[in-house]
Amino acid sequence: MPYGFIKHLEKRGFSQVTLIGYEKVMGQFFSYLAKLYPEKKEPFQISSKDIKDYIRAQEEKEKSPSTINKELAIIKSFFNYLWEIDKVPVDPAVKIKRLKAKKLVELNTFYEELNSLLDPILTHKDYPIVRKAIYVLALKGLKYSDFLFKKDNVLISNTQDQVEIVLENRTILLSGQEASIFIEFYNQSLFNSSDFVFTSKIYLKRKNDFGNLENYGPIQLMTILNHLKVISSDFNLGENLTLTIFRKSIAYFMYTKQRESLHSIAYKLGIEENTALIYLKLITESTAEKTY
DNA sequence: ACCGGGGAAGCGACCCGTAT
DNA sequence: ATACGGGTCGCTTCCCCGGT
Repeated sequence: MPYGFIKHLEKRGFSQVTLIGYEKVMGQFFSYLAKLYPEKKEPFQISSKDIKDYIRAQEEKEKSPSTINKELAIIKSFFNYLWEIDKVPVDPAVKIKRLKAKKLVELNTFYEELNSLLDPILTHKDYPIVRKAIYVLALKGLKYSDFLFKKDNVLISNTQDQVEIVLENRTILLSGQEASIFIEFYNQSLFNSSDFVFTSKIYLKRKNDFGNLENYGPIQLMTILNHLKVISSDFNLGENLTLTIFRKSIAYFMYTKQRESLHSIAYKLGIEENTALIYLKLITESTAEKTY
């Protein structure tokens, strides 16, 4: 990449992977400009409009806002660098704003909606049991790190109709259909060698890591998100069904419909009151504003 | 036609610094 | 003090290619 940009980043201790990413994005950006302007543009000839157009072009390619924002961040740091070394008199990128993240789903009724799907999902013929178990727990507001509980942390009642899962800072209770789905999954998990109940295949491509490769490790976030993605597309829930959305809708539901105190919401979600407050704040803002 | 490998693209969470 | 946004990371999925 020109002007020693990559070298500069290298000195700042960015990892190889990151550098490659930067190079790729800048390459993309410049080849976009090259198509627009047959003769090569010097950096100081690149205008804010060029950058905005580039962003728009990426939007048309249907990249998600977060990807585009990431690219914008890279472009910004490139021009910031050029500005610092006096290669450009003005930084054309500095004023350009990030895209707003896509509007969240209608949160005010979202928990009820998610909850009403529980039954169809749990009785779904084609869904693997792990997907059902994930949904059950997501609906309880587990965050990613909560999913990493071990087999020892699961207590099943003698009558096999109640389950307690002991998490770091709270305990989850399951009963009825939820419990029986979970127990089924749990029993199945006993066959894998890992301590974890939820597992993912470990990626084999790990440099300098010979031997000692276990096949299964703690479940990866993306594994969870993928299952949620399938569900969300099958049930038309809009694209991003993340654990955070579950948690936010739960918080919102408890706050508005059940009139629960901040304290008890925080307790039930296993977070600090501050954080719970932020959840609710974000919600009220995002329902108020129409982004995008 | 079908696979498996390997690289590229896409993505979201997390962490942390900076602005307000 | 808090919100915001940039930077980094690790993973999945997509896509292409070469071998069967």
